[in-house]
Amino acid sequence: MTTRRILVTSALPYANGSIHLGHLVEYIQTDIWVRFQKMRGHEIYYVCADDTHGTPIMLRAEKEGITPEALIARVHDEHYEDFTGFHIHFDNYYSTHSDETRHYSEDIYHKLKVAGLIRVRAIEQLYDPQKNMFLPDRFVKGECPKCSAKDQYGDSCEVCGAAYAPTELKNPYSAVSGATPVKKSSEHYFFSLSDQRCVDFLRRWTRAGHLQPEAANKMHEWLGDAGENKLSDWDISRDAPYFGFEIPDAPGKYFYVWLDAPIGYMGSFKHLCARENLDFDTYWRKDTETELYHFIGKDILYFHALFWPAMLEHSGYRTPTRIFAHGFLTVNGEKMSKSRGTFITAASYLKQGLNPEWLRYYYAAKLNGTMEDIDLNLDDFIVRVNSDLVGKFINIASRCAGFITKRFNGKLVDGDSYQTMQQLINERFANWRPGALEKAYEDRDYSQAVRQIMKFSDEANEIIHELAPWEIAKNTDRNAELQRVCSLGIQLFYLLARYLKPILPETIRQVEGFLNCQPLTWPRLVENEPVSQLLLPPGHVINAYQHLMTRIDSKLIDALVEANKQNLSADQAGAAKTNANSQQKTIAPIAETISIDDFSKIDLRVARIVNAEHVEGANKLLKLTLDIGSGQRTVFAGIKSAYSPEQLKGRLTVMVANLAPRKMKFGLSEGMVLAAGSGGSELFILSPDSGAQPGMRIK
RNA sequence: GGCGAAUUAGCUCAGUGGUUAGAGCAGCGGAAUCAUAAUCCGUUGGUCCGGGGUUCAAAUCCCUGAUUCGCCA
Repeated sequence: MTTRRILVTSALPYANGSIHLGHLVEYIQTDIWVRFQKMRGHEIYYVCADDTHGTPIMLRAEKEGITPEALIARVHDEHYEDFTGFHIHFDNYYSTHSDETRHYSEDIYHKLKVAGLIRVRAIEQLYDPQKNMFLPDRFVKGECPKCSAKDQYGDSCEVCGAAYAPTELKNPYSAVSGATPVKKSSEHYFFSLSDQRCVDFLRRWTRAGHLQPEAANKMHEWLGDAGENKLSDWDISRDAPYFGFEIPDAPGKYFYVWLDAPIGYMGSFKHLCARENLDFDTYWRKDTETELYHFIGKDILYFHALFWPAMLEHSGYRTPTRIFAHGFLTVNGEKMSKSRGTFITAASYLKQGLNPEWLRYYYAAKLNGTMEDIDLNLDDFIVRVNSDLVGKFINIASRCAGFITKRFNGKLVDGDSYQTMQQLINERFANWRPGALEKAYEDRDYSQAVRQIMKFSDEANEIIHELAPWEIAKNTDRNAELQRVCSLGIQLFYLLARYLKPILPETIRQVEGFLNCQPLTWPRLVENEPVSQLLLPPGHVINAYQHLMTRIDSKLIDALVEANKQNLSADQAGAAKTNANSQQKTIAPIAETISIDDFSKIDLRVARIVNAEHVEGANKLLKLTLDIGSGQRTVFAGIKSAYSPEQLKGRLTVMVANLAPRKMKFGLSEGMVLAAGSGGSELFILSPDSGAQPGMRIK
């Protein structure tokens, strides 16, 4: 077998939310495929990253009062932890906010520009005059132009389903500031997808076996028939303020997040190359022999099957070997729902103590190579995992290991008896060859593989029942026979474990300990070689059996659903409470009038909280280190009851810079930070809008 | 509204023109007691979404309607 060189990616999760069970379909699907290929001995790398740019990230950070960098660093860690918890093993998990991704974004942009595929033209968009920013569709709200439903987004109406441009909304308002948006024109940069070179290339490429048939059909819809040109140019720039990469020759213009997101695959891989001393070009140059696969959801096919290959092709890089699109996840046959508690986060699943491999197995049992949606039916989940994994597979080891340990000191048969066992296996289990399973895994038809493996498990349980070791055990003269029969069971279990390893890496790691063997690889048989070639060697000694997997208790699932309901109702209750509180509060009367001169005596400055820590012995104080451009200040602030140090680090706030220093019990306080509220947890420190820099005077 | 996909046993799903439509789980009856109540044997259960058509033969191909889900407008 020749060793393949393969680079695999999963879509980059957006750094604006938690990983949920819907995301996990893709990462589990990819991870199984990668593990399978690794087991076969191929050279394969799996990279991913957080997708970190764009308006939503910028605004979310602002809302939390932290820098976008601080936000994406925190979310990156959360995402990585979730993935690790589900045994998803990346060779590199990076960020699009990286030098590497910037480098390739600029590089591809330049090459497209040289090729004459970048055009500039002015477009008119809605603009928030209060926040001084252009508003993406989702950040404009108003009344639906068709049905007049209120509070609809700028792209489509959730009530009547109508789609429209944000400029068509009646009584539009900015979801950011509430201001009425105005139309404003600015220059945008476009990738000329409608250029004949792109159209011709895509017409060819989308029919050349890189896509699933149903995906290719969908692309055809978008491309139109030969002669038609249905593609429009792609707007790849956004105006400042924007969190992203500034376009090198266009100050104030930034690359649209969807431009650098797929380039993040390259960035992440480049980072891996540096660490592992790999050759980047071997994987990305045009005409390379290496394979490149992108696992994605069907919702982002447009970006991966049109824009991305066209960008790569015309900037002199290789295009993907295949795009593997999967469907959406439903739970109990319906869209995931926060109110029903079926919008389940990865973190909550793990926190409730559910075994991640239950989910990996269930998804595998449902997945195939098509774009069909898959359903997580929670009742079926319990029944299926319990009966397949515990009742069938694990049970084989459990029912044979006892005799081997107690009666034979853990030793499996050897000598003539081993050969007798081999012969029986070749006669009865000739169909346990890896070929069909190999094809199923390769084609991502895991449901087919799982069906087959469970059929094998049934067969193993059948022969154990037929040979009845518990009967043989009653007669000590039949010791050799007992050892052979139980060894047979263990050997069959061993083979099944090899077949299941891509799906259940952690359980199988424990199986390797139990069977006292090297990490399991994918079984390989040359033509005509019998199945018995795949077994553990004669006289192999195993360890005592310890339980390998528990059953799912339906109470755990109930608790999980309940916990995900509570998340939401807690938020709502919290919001309602704050609302009620603020209504009940009496508003303090306005203080005595002062002159502008009085005000200007106070020197207010934008400050970055570079450090925040608890103060030993203080009940209310936090010790803050503030950067105000010209230097650092230490300030003791009485906000401990409302903020933790972690919440504060990195964010911008406002301080009184010319307040006389005051000696306190814990040290010198060189100013004060400003906050509103009645005290206790009702304390809110101030934050400037994004763009403000430490040291700026407030006036 | 246009285009596409889906609809098969109580549940989850196989089955793209060829016996009487299948599997696992659940249910029911039995056996067994090695195994964390796991396992084995037998068995009940179907208007293959409805209607029409093509064919010697249709779950499968065509038309039409319903429902669900996408994409597009």
